[in-house]
Amino acid sequence: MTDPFALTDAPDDEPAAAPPTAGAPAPPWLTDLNPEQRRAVETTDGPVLVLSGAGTGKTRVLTTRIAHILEQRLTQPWRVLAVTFTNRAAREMRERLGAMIGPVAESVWLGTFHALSLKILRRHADLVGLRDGFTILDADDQLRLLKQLMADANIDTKREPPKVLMGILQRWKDRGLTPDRVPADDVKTAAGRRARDLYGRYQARLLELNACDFGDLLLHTLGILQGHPDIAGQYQRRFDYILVDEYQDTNVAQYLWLRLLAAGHRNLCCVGDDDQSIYSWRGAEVGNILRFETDYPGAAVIRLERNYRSTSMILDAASGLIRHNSDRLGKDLKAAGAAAADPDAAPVKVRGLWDGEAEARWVVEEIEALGQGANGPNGGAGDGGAIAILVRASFQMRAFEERLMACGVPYQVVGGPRFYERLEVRDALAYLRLIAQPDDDLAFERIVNTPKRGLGEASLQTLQRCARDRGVSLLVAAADLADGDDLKPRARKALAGFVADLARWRERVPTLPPSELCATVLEESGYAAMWKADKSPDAPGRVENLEELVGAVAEFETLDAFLEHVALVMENEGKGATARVTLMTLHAAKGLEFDTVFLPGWEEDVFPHRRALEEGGQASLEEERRLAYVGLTRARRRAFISFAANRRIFNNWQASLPSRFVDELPDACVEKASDTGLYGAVTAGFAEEPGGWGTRHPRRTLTGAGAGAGNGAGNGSGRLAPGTGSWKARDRTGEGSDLAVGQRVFHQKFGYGRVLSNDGGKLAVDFEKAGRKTVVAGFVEAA
DNA sequence: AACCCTGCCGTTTTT
DNA sequence: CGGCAGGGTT
Repeated sequence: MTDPFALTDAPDDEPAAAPPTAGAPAPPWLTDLNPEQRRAVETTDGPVLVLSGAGTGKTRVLTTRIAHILEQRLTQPWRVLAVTFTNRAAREMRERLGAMIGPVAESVWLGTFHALSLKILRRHADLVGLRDGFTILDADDQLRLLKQLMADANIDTKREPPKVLMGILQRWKDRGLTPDRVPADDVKTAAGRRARDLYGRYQARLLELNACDFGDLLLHTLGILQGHPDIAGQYQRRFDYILVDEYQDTNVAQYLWLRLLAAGHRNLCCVGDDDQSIYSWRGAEVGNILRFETDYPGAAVIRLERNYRSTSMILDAASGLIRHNSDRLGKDLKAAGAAAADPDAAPVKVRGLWDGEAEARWVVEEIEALGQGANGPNGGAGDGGAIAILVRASFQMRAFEERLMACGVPYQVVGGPRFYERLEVRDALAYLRLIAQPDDDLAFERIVNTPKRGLGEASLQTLQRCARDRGVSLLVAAADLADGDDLKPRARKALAGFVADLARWRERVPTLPPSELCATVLEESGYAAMWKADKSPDAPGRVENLEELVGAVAEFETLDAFLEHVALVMENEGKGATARVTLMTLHAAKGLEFDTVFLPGWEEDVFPHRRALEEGGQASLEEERRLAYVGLTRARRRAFISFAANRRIFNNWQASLPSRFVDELPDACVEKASDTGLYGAVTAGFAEEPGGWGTRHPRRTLTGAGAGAGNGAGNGSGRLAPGTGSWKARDRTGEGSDLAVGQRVFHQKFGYGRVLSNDGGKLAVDFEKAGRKTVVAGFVEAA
């Protein structure tokens, strides 16, 4: 499938098939549901709120509900609208629906808010001042555009950082506010008015560029629906049933969008969990789900509380924790799955450790201990024996990465810089964008002098002045200037070459497959050559990424289809190899599950994060607690929580206290232990540790004797030696173990270095940038 | 046009 | 401490 988000249309007037004969046996998908799930599926008329706790089968309910609606012949597939937040969720739902009802699943309008909005917006672009083929800017373009406008308006970027302003603009968009509707409350200050004015100019400039940003996909669509009742009516009549996933994450714009589309029949089914609302900082309104019954009087509210994922130990711990929140609709998860029956369900292990490094050592030791038996029947299908380390903030990842690497445990980091956000990929994309959309000035600026063509600041200024005076795009202005004599001969020649190149490439769009075009452009522009000639350690990786990009383009039939895909799906599919250990943030873990989950860093100021508390007070504390809840409920069988008494932050040591969340866990389902010597009682285990606790931080002790942690009779405090792991990076054996001392090697993270010693696959390497490290041979390659 | 240096800041992030 | 952005220098 070239475009997973293509939403096939079918004629509206196709006659509905006859309803199923009465008395036919209910299909298996229905009888396999529990009573609440079944009610959620069968309550097809009117508004329905499904409060779906973690692991209670919400995706199943959504997909089955669609299947049921179609099987009952209540409507046609293309008259069902199902909305998700992420492409991943959309993909999963589409797949599962397909498994139930077959290829007809393809005609359901199923996608993210943004993808569906785009589909609608493309049809009515002229109504908001956009022309055909408008482009979608990503975060980087948005910021560059805003900076330009700020420079024009003489706004000091020191006092008002562009990122902060961009945030303000986005929050307005999240609330469905166009510049003329920004409420008076928000522009009471001079800074507020400046932001509002800038917002107006930003939107105007986007139209000139024939572009919109992500927020606009929703905002424009909303504007069309609000401003054109005839069109709104058309869509209201078109969609007979609307379903929404993760409703607790909707922002105001999305709320209004849904309300408008559902206004006619009110067949709106929202699925969500207020206890998993963790995105308020990017505009999500928990209020939307809390208010649902008021917004839709007579709504059926169905609670799914049977959890099929975790052991009762884990669920009790999670429930005990989340009970400390006040604004809740209230749910109590009960263990109902195979895990519930497990007689030796382990309590949640809570462990206090000396510092961040000890914590990483402990986690990896536990992982290695699990590794002995994890190949058994534990995991079953899917993520068999999967392990996750879930951190609050990405700076916590480093310690774990180092430890995992040193012990040779294969792992995977989720998140981080994404493929389409890498500099070289974005440059390459700018070429393609400019070919597809000549008005894309941001793309033009990005690459006009990349690789270097001798077109510097001065030439660009001339170009911009010309374009502005004549009201044309930079590329059009460039074509003219290349003929005239406003520029120095040197620059003129370079510019003429650039313009000619683009024209030539554009001519080939209709005939050349997009991947070949992409390869041609990278070759002929000299862009690929630029990186091949580059000597920096990350240059080879960049060349590889460019090659990967060409491969990614090959999945698409047209250049436009590819560019649209990139704009909406900023993720790198393709890579399927999943290590057993996954390292990611708690936010990234939402919606996933693992056999074993490690939750490190449960310390005050880290989790709950200090900044969250400073900015948002009680509301933010509750959101942090929900984050903890999300983390715990990812675990199927085992959960480990840890905190460190000392942490190095910005290179100075700080004493830290266990998170209040540790204390909030019910005693009955946790097993607490801490290393000897923490919090006052300095005993043998740590007496000779350099920079011992007692000497360096004499005054800080755990609040309230015994609160949470220190039952000083810790176990295994002295196990500082690295475990002899049973997982010697089997993934990549072969290469590496024969690396000779003195061999130059390349490592993904540390760059280039020279092998100092090779102890049966454990290498000591002196890296040029990162210094001396011990790494497993599988992680390096000869350079 | 390339390079260096200084100063700041240091949660979470999808589309 | 370290990464990066922006500004200033060569």
